[in-house]
Amino acid sequence: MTIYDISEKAGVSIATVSRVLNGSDNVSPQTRQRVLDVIEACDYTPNVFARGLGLNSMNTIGILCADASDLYASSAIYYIEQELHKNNYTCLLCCTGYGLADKQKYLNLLVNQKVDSAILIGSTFISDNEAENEYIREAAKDIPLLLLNADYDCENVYCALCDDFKSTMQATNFIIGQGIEDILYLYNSNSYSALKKLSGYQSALTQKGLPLRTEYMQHFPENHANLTAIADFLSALDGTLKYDAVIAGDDNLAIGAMKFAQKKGLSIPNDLSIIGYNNSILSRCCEPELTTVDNCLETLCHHIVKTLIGILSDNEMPQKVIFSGELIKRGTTL
Amino acid sequence: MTIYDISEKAGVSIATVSRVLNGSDNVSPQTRQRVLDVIEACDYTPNVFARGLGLNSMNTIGILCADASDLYASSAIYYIEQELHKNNYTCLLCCTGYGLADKQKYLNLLVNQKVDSAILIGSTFISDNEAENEYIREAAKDIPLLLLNADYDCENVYCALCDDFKSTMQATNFIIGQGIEDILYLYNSNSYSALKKLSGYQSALTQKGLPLRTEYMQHFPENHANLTAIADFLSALDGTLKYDAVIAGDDNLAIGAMKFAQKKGLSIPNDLSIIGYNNSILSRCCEPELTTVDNCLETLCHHIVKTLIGILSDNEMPQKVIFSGELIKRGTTL
DNA sequence: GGATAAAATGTAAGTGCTTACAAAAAATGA
DNA sequence: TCATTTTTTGTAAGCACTTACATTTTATCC
Repeated sequence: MTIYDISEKAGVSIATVSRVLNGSDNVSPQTRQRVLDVIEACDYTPNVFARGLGLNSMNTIGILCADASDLYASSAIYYIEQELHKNNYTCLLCCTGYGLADKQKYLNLLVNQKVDSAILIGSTFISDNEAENEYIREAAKDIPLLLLNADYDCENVYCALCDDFKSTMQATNFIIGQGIEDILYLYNSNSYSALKKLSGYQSALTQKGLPLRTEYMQHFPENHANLTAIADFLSALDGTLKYDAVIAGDDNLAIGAMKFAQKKGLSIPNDLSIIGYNNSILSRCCEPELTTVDNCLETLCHHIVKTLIGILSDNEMPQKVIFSGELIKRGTTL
Repeated sequence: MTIYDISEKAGVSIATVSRVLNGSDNVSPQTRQRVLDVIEACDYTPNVFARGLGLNSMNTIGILCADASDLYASSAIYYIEQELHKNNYTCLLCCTGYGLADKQKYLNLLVNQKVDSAILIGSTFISDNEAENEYIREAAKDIPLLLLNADYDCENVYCALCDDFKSTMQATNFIIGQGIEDILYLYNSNSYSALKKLSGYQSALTQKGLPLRTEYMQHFPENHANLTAIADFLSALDGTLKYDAVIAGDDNLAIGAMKFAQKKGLSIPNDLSIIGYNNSILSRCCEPELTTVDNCLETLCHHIVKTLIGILSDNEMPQKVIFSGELIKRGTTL
């Protein structure tokens, strides 16, 4: 069943059928209806490849993430897919892993697959080593790129993010406000957002006149952190460092810290306060439940898709937007 | 840059370039190399739409899940994407939700998008009401369908699953073996696999001569279960029912049960044993850690992609495969 | 009513590949 | 060497659409 069959049955030319299909307004109402009836009756759908060839687009958006099984990424994927679907876009999903070469290959792949645009989930795609961001600049020459929770100044790149600096500062201030001064910051990534968080922690301390001690900023060296490994990491540190609170870059790390505390027999939050980040389901699994930062992921995703649709139709790149997170106080803090 | 440019620069016809591109062996080694050199030098990639139009395929596989943020689905998506990518396939992701109409629309969409095949994650896609499976039969007429963890006998449909019946039976037997006879089974889906699990629970009881009491098989009426809601659900039941163990259809429900027990002041596992299902990250977040069933998801995903590649190349549908799960004993059981 | 403008429709030339078939070149065998 | 087979290459016809431009039809205005 092709456009020729439809045109024949409807007694019009293929151009007219194509016009009806593409919502052109130079078709008389009667003709339009006649064509639509035939299309309906034949259950006809235009061939996507031919359409793609003609329009140089298949209404497809690439979604790039490091790891789709990551809680943050999987939620983002879900929200984004739902919104894109409402707008008649289809999603090509790529899980690049954390290596630069693979990210580059995947993004290239998407460009070659002729996606209309790509959304990059998580700040892992932006490095503080500018040379490593070249692949982004390169791809942005071909299609608009949207960064979810990363900030990068580049032609044809749009950013929507949560103010991780402010949120972490707020979390740190909350702890300081309870008279706690020895606060361990635990993180496991050098991504843009991870460093923003760290710097929020530092600013809070500095503002209150507290010392910045590098040994209180611990970098856990694995991206997808295993809870036991995190607990072991903190155990290994034990003795060398005295602290009364842990602020973590994500809920996973925070729960690893809880594991450590529980093993050591510490009472939470009395002996140790803990704050996570992301307000993921993990934060409600533990006992006591985790105080964490809600980074308004759903809002962010809805916003980014809305913006994307705008970009594709208006061909104009708006200003980046920064949303605010919110500290959710639960059982792991006083 | 098109195939014409390449053919011109290499001094051959477009047919020869196309042959090189598609790995045809009727090209002399010298010509092949010359063409490859030009392709390399020009950084040429064939237009995917034109290619799709010619071959009626874009080497794309649809992945269907109800909810990509679900832990089971997101892990599966990740494993599947990685394997497909290795085989030069691209993934179109669809999150259908739990309604029949949407599942149907999405599957139709994939067929119209001309994916080579589709993988359906989770047994939510198969109903025990046969009429509701019509959309599967219909789609299977167009493309091979692969079901991950669901069993459905239909032309052009392949199934790979974990023996949920056996695993749940094993879990139940484990509890019974500890002298516990009042065991609550908690589930939240009527999918194929959910019912298999339930029936595994029942079989174990029956085999040991224990009574089957319907009030001990509780159906929690939400798909994406909120922990508090689960705990409340069990609280509401309290008093009417006496049990010493909970076996749940997934880790989420199990942790909901833990929340309930903790609120009630029960000691786990002494006052109440709990077993989850899926061996998800949730099972390690809680304290004590959750005894659960590992349903070999990674194995299953690798297997299903390998099979898919086979189906697409040999055009032949193999026998379904059933893997075995494994009970992981942790802190919530004696 | 007829010239003119506007709306509706059709024709045909892309879009960039694949591949059947034809043709040319190279290899083989007597 | 030349006929025959095999290998390599080229030509041209799809594939199923979109759309610029041409043409026809309808509406408008004096």
